[in-house]
Amino acid sequence: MTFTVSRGDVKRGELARISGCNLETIRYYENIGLMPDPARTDSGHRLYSPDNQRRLRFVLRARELGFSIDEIRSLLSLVVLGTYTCGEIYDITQEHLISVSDKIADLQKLQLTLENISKDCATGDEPECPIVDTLIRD
Amino acid sequence: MTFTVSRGDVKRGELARISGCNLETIRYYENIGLMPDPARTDSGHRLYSPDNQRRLRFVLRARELGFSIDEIRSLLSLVVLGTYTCGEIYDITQEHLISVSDKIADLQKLQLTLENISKDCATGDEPECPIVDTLIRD
DNA sequence: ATAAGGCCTGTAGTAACTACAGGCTCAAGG
DNA sequence: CCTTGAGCCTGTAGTTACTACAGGCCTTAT
Repeated sequence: MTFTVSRGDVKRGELARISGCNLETIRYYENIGLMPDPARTDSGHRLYSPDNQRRLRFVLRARELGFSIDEIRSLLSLVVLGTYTCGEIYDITQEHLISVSDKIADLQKLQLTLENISKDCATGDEPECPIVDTLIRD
Repeated sequence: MTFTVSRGDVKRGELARISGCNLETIRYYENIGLMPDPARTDSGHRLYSPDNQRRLRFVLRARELGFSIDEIRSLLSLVVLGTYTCGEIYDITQEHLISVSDKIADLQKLQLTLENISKDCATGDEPECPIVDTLIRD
């Protein structure tokens, strides 16, 4: 044994199980640098320390909050270095919040349009259709 | 000349210009079967008939309304065959409307959560941050 | 000893485009 | 007539954030 398997280290499958993350996603996060290259057993199996496990939880929670991979990269580098201030984190969050609000506004406009073009629909067998008219008109 | 260039036929660049569609997107729609293989000049340049031009407009409008490519495939096949009834079109639209509404609901939940976790932020230089706490806590 | 499951790698697929590279063709000016 | 630049052709790769294989070791239990 070159590496010591400490109590609390887990393999990839176990990490997937306890975190709820897809098995392959963990390797994906490693490839793109969101997760560090983990320690390995002699035969090459990945070993995740409790620190790694916390880091994955951080990433997964940030994803649940809709942060992009790049935003999470920023958050992580601030947090891991310990150099962050609340103001910096807040700024990233507010920018994200704005993009969420923008998306909501866009979708609400869409929703309204769809409701409008379909409200005059005959739901029967007529080949006249205001939706098709909207899509076809010059 | 094997093909007659009718008045009203346009090449890809012109179609892109008048429709507002990206040049490459037109070829993409051809590859995936949303647009038919167009006529060609002897040297291979695509020629879009007025019919093709209308079809592209239909596709672009449906995309603006957020319909997926697959949904547009369904709409197109109904409309092109002329066999559609208003009820069928309405059903596709309502399903789409539901998915838009679902997305809005999801984003609104997200919005609320983000507002909640950031409302206690000190915007100054403190390294204490409720957002980071949320992401880090066990 | 062997079989089942877990882990390894690299690669391809998803949605809907967008952007090249490298090479013809076409139209206008000299 | 020739050239030059724009426009068109093809195939392929990149984008986002994963997910799902295939083919092959490793581990664990019976």
